[in-house]
Parts: sequence; C-alpha cells; structure tokens
Amino acid sequence: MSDLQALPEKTVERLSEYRRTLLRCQKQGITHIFSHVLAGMHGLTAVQVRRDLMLIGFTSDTKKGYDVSVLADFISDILDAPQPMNIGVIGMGHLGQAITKYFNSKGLNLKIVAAFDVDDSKVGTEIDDIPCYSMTEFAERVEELDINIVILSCPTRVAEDVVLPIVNAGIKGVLNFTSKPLNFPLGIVVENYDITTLLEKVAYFVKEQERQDI
Amino acid sequence: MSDLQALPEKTVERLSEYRRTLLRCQKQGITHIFSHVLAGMHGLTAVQVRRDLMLIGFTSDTKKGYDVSVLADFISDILDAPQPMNIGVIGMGHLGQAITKYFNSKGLNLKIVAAFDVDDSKVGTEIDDIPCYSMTEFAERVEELDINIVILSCPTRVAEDVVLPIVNAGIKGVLNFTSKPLNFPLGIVVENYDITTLLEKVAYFVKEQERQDI
DNA sequence: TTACCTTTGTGAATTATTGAACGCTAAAAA
DNA sequence: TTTTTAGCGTTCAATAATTCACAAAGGTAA
Repeated sequence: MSDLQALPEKTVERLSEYRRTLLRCQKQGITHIFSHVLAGMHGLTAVQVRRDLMLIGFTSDTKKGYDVSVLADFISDILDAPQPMNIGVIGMGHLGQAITKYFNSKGLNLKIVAAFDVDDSKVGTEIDDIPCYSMTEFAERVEELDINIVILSCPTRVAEDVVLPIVNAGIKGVLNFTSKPLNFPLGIVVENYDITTLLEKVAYFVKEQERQDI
Repeated sequence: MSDLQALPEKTVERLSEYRRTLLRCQKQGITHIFSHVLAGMHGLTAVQVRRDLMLIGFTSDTKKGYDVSVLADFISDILDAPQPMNIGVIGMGHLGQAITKYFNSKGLNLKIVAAFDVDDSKVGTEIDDIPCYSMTEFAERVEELDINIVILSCPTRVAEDVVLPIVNAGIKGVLNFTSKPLNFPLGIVVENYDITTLLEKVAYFVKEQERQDI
C-alpha cells in the first residue's frame, strides 16, 4: 500500500540538505527559490534538484520558483517519521558531547534523550541536559525511553563490545563513528562514518590534483 | 607520465578502511587474509575487494590469501603523499577537540599541526599539544607550517566567513563538518559532511524499513 | 604425482546515478 | 494582446559502480 518507493540514498541525503537550506532561507524572509539557485547553494545542477523533487512527487504550481515553506514541509513529510525518533549516544567523550550539543540546539524531528558511558564519573550526571547512564542499564533505558537509534561515539577498541547489547535491545538504526566497521544483522540500518576515512579521502584527491597539475 | 588513473571515490574510501583493518590484523599477528574475510569485516562482497585491489594494481603471488603487511604497504603507497600532509583545524570546540585528540593518537600520514579559533581565551594556548592561533593570523601560519588541508569544525553560522581566508591562503582541501554546504573554486577539494544529514538518513531508512515490514 | 578444491583476476552484464535535451507553460515584455 | 523569455517536469542517453560468471592456477590430500 506504499504510494512511494524507498528513495535512493543520495537523494535522501540531498533532501536533508535542501531542507536545512530552505529553513535558513525562510529565516531570511526568502519566500521563493528557483531550482538553479537551490542547486548552486549545494554545488549541484538544477536538473538534479528537479529530479530529486520529482522523485518525492513535489510539483510547483508557479514558475516563480518553489515556495520555500511549502517545499520544506513537503520534504519533512517524506523524511520525518510521524512522531520524533529518540536517539541514544554511546560514548560521551568529546565527540559524543559535540554531537549532543549540536543536536539539541536544533529543532529537529530527532531527539537525543540519553547518553551511555562506562566512565563512572559521568554516570548519573547530566551533560547538556541529557542524562548519562551506565552501559549496564542500556537495555532497560532503551525500552523505557523508546530509543530507536544509537550514535556510536565511543573509542574504537570497545566498539565491538556494544554490538550485542545494541542488537538485543532492539535498536533499529546505528550511526557508527568509530573506525571499526560493524556488521549488524539484516533489518538494522547501519551507517559507518569514519572521520579518518573522510580525511584520507580528501588528502588523496588533493595529492592527485597536484600530481595532474604538474 | 601517470601510471594510474585517479581512483573512484568509493574505492578510495574502502582502501582507507581496508588499510586500517589490515593494520589491526597485523597487530594480532595475522599474516594472511582472504578476500572474502576482508570483505566480511566490512560488510562487502569478496568481488568488490578484489576489484578494488585490481584497480590499484595489486596482485597476490599466492593463493593463501593476501599478505597483510605487503598489502597494507601497497595501499599506503597509493593513498599517502610522499611526505605527511599538514592539517589545520578551524574551530576548537568539542568537535574540533574530539577530532584533534582522535588523530594525534594515530600514526597517520596526516598531521594536525595547528588549530584556529576566534575565542581569545583559547588563542595562545595549547590543546592536546596543538597550538591554537587566532583566525587573524591564518594566512601566515598556513604559510609557515605548510598546511595543505583544513578541517572545518566551527559553528555553522560562521562557516561562510572562513571561505575567503581559506581560498586566499592557498588551501587545497577542505573537510567541512558544518551544516552549510560550501562552494570553493575549482581546484580545491571539498567534502561536505554534515552529521545531521547522516542521522536523518539513518532515521529515514529505519522508518522505511518499518513501514515495509507492516 | 594426480585429482580435487578453493581462491584469484578480470571481461561482460547489470544496476545505480548523473547529465543532456526538449516540450510545455507561466510570467514578463513589447 | 502577442511575443519573448525562462523555469519546470520528464524522457532518454551517458557515466559510474556493482555484481555475475568463469578461466587460470596455487594449495591440499590421497
């Protein structure tokens, strides 16, 4: 009964970015935006923007550009779940804290509701208004707080140790920032994002660019 | 005179990950590894691993699996520049500090040599052994320290302000963690990695998965 | 040694993603 | 009003990325 196929990954990424740009425009009082302008802001082509919107079934009734507010809402209907998703952060070091701070300042449909750490000095405290629990009580808190997604920002060496608790607790999505690529059973959505990889990628293409310029 | 075409982006990402896995294996005393084992560790297929290695021209002289050390070195020859690249971090908040700490604990070919911030209380200090300078002296420090790449971990609202200084200083690569997609002139390698996008992507596919299960 | 099994390397086919082209139509200009 | 212009939605073509299929050859066991 689905009226819409699951979207391509890249399109989902771009939609998320479009929305954030649109909300910024909204604040600046911009009411309409052309596809090529939106594209330019993201380093994309206008065709790509239009196709992405086509894929989600959005059409404009005017040729004065897309209505910023209407489009932002439309994208939200596509991306967001009916009710906000609750998120837990595993590992409350610098990275975990940065992510937490970052998110709670935004009005997103995603909400970080708990942090987990093995460091006893953190357990029982609140960091940026987020309560910090011990990993030993992970399962019960996930249940209690209805957590669907976890962010892994713990040290790489302990990443493997949290896989089983995550699976057993019924977590549905994982955003993994450790250097260890993790395998989860089918049915759990995983994104492995290693910062080292990103940087090495940039470095490689910088190197290549210079090599070709010579 | 280039004996090798620039590699596909995805392949570069995977090579970076292979190498890290290989180094881990090395430490554990594993000397040889089959393509399907390496693949399994990354949630990939064996063919994909072999194809990636084919693209960089690596061949094994045995059927007992790839020699872990040899392969790791070979990948390093492809990915790494002859001399280590120097990196600057712009924005020394939680994210900047997390990244800095993370990197300096690793023995990479990439080295964070300086941080830049507008916060006067940080300027002049050292954070994790990295000197923190004011953004006003960005150009001279880049020159002095031979910085090629910058990591943008400043607040999104000031992201736009650092574009011009970066371009003028002759920076060749940018890893942008702010929510603002940035456009740089051709010749500068840019990777926009917005954590919000990643999380929204995970959330979307979790939602979709659940919708289809019903 | 011979026979069998497994892994590797790679051309061909398939699938995903992006870009070019174009008819259509609203808006602006004459 | 008529003409011109420019953006939109969409189809088709090109490119990038992945998977299939299989020959070749090392390793293993009898």
